[in-house]
Amino acid sequence: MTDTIEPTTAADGRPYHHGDLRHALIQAARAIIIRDGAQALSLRGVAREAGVSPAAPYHHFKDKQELVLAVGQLGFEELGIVMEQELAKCSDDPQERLTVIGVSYVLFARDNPALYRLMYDCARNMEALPPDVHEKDHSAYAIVRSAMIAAGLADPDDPVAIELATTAGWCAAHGVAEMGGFAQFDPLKTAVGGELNFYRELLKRTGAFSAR
Amino acid sequence: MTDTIEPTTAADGRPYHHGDLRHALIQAARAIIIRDGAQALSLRGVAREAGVSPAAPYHHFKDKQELVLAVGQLGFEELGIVMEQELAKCSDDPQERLTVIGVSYVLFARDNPALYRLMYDCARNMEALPPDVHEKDHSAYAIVRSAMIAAGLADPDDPVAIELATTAGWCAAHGVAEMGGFAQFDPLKTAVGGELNFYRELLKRTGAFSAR
DNA sequence: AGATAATCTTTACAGCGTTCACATAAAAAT
DNA sequence: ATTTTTATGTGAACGCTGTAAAGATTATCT
Repeated sequence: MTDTIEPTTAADGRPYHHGDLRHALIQAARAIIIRDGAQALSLRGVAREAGVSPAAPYHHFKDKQELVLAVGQLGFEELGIVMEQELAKCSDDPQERLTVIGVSYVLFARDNPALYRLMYDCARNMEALPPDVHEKDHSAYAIVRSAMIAAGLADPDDPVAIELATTAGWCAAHGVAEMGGFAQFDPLKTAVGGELNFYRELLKRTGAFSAR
Repeated sequence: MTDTIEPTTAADGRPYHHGDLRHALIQAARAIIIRDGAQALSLRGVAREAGVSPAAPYHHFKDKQELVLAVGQLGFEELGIVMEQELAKCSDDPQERLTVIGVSYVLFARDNPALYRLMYDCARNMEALPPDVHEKDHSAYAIVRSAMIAAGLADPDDPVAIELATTAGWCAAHGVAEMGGFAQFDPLKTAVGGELNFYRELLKRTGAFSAR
């Protein structure tokens, strides 16, 4: 009567081995961070949400920090995907494409503030830039860089200038992304005709995203 | 022989009442944050460093969060002081004064990364802008604003434009301040001739600090 | 089939934030 | 000056956390 169809079930119906616990833990952690903030994240809570004992995660991550790092890396991949999606819907005008990138970046941070904050914490002190500067060509960083070149903001033959322009743009977007969400700016947002206008205006003035 | 001159000493020589525990706790917390990072901050540790029982801080702060907030506010005051000091050593050229502000800001963040990060966390979700936008005229925000006006980056008669320019500059500086310290940029730093040049270049390209 | 490795559980420990009851000292009131 | 009130400290306790160690269970390899 109480039999279940699952493979090699225990008394309570759950198999002894989870199957893909590593992935489940990352997803659970991501959900908790987005729902309750990074400060509310506990390894035990993640294990609980995944229906597993408190010590189980240690077979997949050596640390709480290592789990957090995995969530952060996932976030950067998501960011890259979102950017590419928005670029696909966009015209071919290089300047407009740059703007779309900046706005996508800022909106991603606005929609997932805790996750974005955590992503930044992961990026800090990593060997490679988020996710990594030199290898993946569809990484968020690579997207920004090629858009910079396309818009004529950096000489394609000057590697240093390219990196500098890309970094400047990224820094500007980061600043707007993190601070733009502050409640203190609410009056200013309405004064300039809405949140989106506010972000566009900041990105424009923060000139790293437009030709001089 | 073992007598001490302190008022109403206990057996161990320390008076029962600390005298200015609130201040001592803030300083101890600040020291721990700067030395070991914000993640290493524990209320018990702060109490220990102040030579007081674990429950004592609760007579001065309702929360660990409230102590952290006090440290953050102190940080903003320090930042404002540093800016004014640097401005005092600077010429009267409005553009140069703006640059000095930006560089001071970024260097402050570079020298106190954990504290700066914590300051940002405090600024988020506060009613007033850090430390507060409208009242203190020697606040860091007010300094940036008046420098913006002086440099002709905002029409003095257009309040919205003023706030927009100030906010854009602040966002740009924030981005450079937080990301500029990343180890990933080390090769780029040397490529442009040193850290300071790197920051100056980023702030310049991030046009919020220079006339268009 | 048997051995080995991977995965999960149980148990345990020290440290954390916080609360409560109580001790002490300072300030205010009588 | 004594009493009362208030401010500020201590101590013990609770449930939570991250993490480690040892044992149970299942998958994989030979």
